Amino acid sequence: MTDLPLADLDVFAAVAQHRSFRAAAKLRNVSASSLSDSVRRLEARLGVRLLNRTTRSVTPTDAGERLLQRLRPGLADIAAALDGVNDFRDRPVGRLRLNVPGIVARTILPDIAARFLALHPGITLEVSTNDALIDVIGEGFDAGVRYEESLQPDMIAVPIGPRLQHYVAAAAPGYLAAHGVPAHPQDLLQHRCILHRFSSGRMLAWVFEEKGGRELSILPPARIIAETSDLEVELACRGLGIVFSFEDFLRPALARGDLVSVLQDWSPSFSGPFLYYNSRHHMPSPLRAFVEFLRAEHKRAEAV
Amino acid sequence: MTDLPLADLDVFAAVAQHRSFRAAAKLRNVSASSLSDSVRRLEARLGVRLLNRTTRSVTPTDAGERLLQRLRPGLADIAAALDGVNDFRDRPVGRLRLNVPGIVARTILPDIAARFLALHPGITLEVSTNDALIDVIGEGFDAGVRYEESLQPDMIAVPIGPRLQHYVAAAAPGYLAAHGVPAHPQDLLQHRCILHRFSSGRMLAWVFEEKGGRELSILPPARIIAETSDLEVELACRGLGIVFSFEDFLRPALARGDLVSVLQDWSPSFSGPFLYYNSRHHMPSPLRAFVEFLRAEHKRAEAV
DNA sequence: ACGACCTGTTCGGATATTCGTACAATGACT
DNA sequence: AGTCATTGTACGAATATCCGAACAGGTCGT
Repeated sequence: MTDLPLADLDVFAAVAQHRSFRAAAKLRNVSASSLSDSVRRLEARLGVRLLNRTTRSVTPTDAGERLLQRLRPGLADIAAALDGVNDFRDRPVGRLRLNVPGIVARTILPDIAARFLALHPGITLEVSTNDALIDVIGEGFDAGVRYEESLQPDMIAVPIGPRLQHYVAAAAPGYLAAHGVPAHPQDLLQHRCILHRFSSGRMLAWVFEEKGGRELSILPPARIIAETSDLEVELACRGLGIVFSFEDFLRPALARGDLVSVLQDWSPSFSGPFLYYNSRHHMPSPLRAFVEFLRAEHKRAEAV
Repeated sequence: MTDLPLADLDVFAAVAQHRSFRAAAKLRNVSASSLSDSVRRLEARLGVRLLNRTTRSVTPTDAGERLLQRLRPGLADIAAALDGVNDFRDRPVGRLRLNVPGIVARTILPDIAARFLALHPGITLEVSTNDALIDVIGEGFDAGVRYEESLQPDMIAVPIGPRLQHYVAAAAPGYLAAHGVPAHPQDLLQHRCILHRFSSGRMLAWVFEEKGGRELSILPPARIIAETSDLEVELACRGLGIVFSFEDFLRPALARGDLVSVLQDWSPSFSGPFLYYNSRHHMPSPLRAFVEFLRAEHKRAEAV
């Protein structure tokens, strides 16, 4: 019962789960060599090899796999027990690890995060931006923010931020003076457009919406294809073409007059993002506080 | 999920359970100051006091008690998972912690332990001698050896050592020459006897048994009262009186001729000791191996 | 087939943890 | 009430752990 090499076991579980020393090291902000030492120490103590590792792959041995499976629930229990201490405090303390799309991190999250953190001084927010990742929990995050309605079971979705967001097409005044102002989405086919490619490789479709409700999807000729929205906006401001992005994201440029929105009557709207978390896992206090905060915000917004 | 202060949590659980820093330190062979540091570190990290401690008592706070309760199953799971690695080895490796009466440690255990350890080179045997303790599991032992049939629930008893043991009364030849040889237990009342007091304070009664089966309990006049059997034997060898103890324990002195047994026809017998362990706990591999070993020994002895 | 990148590991120096001793405080015994 | 053994803690020394850079080896792309 006594003298458990708990720290090393925890390290082993992390490495085995991520199948990588360096990835596990990055996630817990320690060096890879430390993890290497820990695993070696543990294997020496047990007298059994737990991980078959080459420089390009880390695979648990049979013993390692079995140990990992049996270890995981215990570690999860302990994490939950540790978090339970928060019940004895007025305000929860701990870390909240979110994985959000880059665009959300720049538009709707700053405001929400600022108010949430002001309310909970003890909570540390750790935001990773990743547009592609789906298995948010498996990567060690408490929750993720996504736009699509997830189909994964046991996932709970909580609205976060505005429930209605808009795409806006916009261009620099100089560009419009030179190339004319499009009056109909079809006109875009004659324009120079700045397209966005997701990290998954998929292209963002330019979807427009008539006042009546009819949708119109267009893939305009690409002048530029980029993956980072900042670059797209910057190029648009310099008059290189029409950009199509979140209204929230373009707002500063529009306010400054660097960009002018076009096709306002066709401005498409879409539902806002959701915070997703797994209902089967223990809910850490910081996450619980965040969800409560979002629910209160949502309720307040609906009441208006 | 990550960055659990597992080592400190383990320390906290040990200290909280034993309600003593020094006791917990002794049991895991580390210094008390180290445990003090660990608990302070954990409390600082959590921002919550877990143990109320004066120099004479250690009591969990509400938060500490709750944390302890929630922590224990996880730690037990991990210990079990760790032990599970033994399944991937031909011979189990680990530590077996036994708590046995002092007399057993000197008579029947040496032979058993020697053969068992020869069979399992990877096992470390840690024997504590304690005649009074009952809650063997709570103190961190894997199993205990006791003579009395335990009434505790969930305890499994396995015969260990000879199933029939004998008490023997004996004295030095010189003493018998001077004071005569008792022919009947009643004669002991006229002799000088060396009595044994258990650490509980109870005196060992001299129980005799007629060939027919009739029992006769006598509390002879005390010349000497001792708590350590070695002292009693030594004094008897020097002719100070009649000693009454385990035949196994007196055998060397009898063989040397330093002592001569008396009242052989009244020699009382009693059932041998049992190994007790808790059926509700996970059974560590070393304990499992030991029980199997004892069962095999028992079967072999019965077959003869 | 070869090169280039990325991986896990090694090694000496830096850091945090642990130890042993000394001390103040507590509570049981007389 | 006084005494005293025993407990938890503080502090400098010893130790183990951790880090960062260099190394060796595998894998993928060309």
